[in-house]
Amino acid sequence: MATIQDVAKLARLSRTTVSRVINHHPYVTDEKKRLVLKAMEELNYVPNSSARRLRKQQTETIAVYVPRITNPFFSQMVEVMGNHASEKGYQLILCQTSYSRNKEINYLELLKTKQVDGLILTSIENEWREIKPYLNYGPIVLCNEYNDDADIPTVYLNQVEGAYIGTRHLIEQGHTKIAYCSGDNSASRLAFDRFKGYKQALKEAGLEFNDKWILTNAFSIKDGKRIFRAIADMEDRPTAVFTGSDEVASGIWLEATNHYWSIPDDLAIIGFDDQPQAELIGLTTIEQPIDEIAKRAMGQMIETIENKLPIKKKEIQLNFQLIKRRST
Amino acid sequence: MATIQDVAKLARLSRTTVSRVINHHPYVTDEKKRLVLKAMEELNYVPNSSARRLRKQQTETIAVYVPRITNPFFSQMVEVMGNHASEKGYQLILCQTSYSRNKEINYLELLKTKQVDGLILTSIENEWREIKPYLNYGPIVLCNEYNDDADIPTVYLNQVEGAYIGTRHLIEQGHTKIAYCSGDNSASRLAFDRFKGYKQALKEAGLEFNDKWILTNAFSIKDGKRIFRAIADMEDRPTAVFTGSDEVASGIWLEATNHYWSIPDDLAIIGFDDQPQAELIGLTTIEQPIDEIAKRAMGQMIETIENKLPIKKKEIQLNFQLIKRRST
DNA sequence: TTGTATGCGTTATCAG
DNA sequence: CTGATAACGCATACAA
Repeated sequence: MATIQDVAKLARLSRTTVSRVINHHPYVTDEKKRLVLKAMEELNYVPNSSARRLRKQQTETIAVYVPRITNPFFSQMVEVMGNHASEKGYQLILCQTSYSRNKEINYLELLKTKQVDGLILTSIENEWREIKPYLNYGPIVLCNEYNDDADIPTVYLNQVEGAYIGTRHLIEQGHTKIAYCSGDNSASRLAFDRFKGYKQALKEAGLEFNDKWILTNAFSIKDGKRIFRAIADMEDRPTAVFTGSDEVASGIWLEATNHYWSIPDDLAIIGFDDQPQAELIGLTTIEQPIDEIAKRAMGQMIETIENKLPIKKKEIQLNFQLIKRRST
Repeated sequence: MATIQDVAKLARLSRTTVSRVINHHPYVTDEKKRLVLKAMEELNYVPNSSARRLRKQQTETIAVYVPRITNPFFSQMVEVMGNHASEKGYQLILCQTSYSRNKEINYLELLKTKQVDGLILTSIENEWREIKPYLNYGPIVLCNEYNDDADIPTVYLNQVEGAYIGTRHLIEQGHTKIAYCSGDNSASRLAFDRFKGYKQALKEAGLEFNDKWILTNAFSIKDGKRIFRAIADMEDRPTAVFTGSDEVASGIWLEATNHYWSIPDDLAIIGFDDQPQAELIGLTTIEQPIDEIAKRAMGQMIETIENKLPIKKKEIQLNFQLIKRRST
């Protein structure tokens, strides 16, 4: 591999001049510039990025954390972030935490070892105090997930409102027995707020809150199936169910349909995200403006890196929209 | 940030010894090792990966190319690759080509500039001769897509067979007018072979091949909807359609259902991949062993990097399975 | 406008 | 078993 030295030698110039040409610095004669370019061409030279990283203390790489990329909500987010980063000349490293506290912490080392310029977290598994120390090593931006204690740029949606809108919709359809199902993460403000929105809507309508109708640990289609069976087995069954993701809702819908339940008559279902499959099965759902939050978060990150901005709290809040379909 | 020098000073030892401890080299007294570890701990030291990359000429990073991460087929592949890479201590850089020749070429620079140790391609947009020169800069492995001219490790499925199985299944259900729809990429051996499998099955059954029933440029749910309308508008309609992806099949299914067509009576549909939504809508499909090819490809890549194996042709072929559901 | 010298933080070589 | 020194490839302060 040709180095900058080789180019310099061939062009009969100094490394410095070559470096100036590479980095588009001023004060280089057109004549010499031509010489350098020709030599680079001839040697098929390309700057070594490891050397450049070391020298500039910059990696032009950003890590994005997601629980798992196969969740359409997150893959959509990553698609947008990846394209946006690429446009701005940044690489994107994908970190899948698999809902594991350990894995999340392990990946945080990337920032510490200077493998990336910054981190975007779309979910948080650990308590904020576990994550906070890493701010000493570089910027962190929250996207989707949020946390009061985290004084960092945050692009998010008000999940109290999201859950409220959904639950409210079910109430307006005449339901009084509404189950709630979600993932389960004590460190997640997002999860906490959704639950709050649900309870708020119930309370406002003077409806009963029933512990038995709170179903947790639901992340996937498979979990949704399990939850349907749990509901079907109840003595006192709910007539509608609010879910924290379209995947779980799809699972419930599928198993219900397989058991010849009629949706929404036997059970109304509302999802969350408006993933592609929601349209397929006619699932009512709460749409989140994924493209927008992804873009804003990545923009925020790049701006922070490039202007070496100090990390401080800056909240950008966007809005939900209810997509009404056949499942309610 | 503490450097190896700082640690050495604090421990009253040389950088060399510290480095030995970090890299678990033999020939270090337990006594000194303890001293070094203590100093590292005290300074909260962590090796700088840029420096290490430069010195070792290794990045421990692998780039994975996909057309777009939101396609469940590819996100599934990336999920598995990411986890496998992580286990082995490698990072994964995500490159979305968006079906663009230009973007694919641009990303190839990653290998040239030594930002990654190797490349895994799950699709190819350019002709192989455009890509081949980059082999001078590092290993490339093919996963899913394949190419006769590419003398590199390849993990793939025999797509002639896949399409044949699917088309054959439709024929066995009594269909004689079978449409074919796919993406469109002249550089793709995969696409070519699928089409071949389709024609082979028709020919074997002595069925008519009708140009008008060949629909191209189909990648997404949206494209599927368009294709349904195209089929509905035909004078001489096919009674079944073979598609190259579950997404396209879902689009057709959705639009057909919206137009009150009965599936499979008015139109039988067969998909490809067995994506999660296939189960939801009861789509018959050809399952590809995604986890397996992803794991094998990543394994192959890491083995090549770590043993500095020369790049040569090595084909690993896996098999399909027909998943029969209600859509046929 | 150009060149010289230095350092970014490691690890490998070699001598002791 | 340990340490001094060079080298990885580049960009920048400073001198000319």
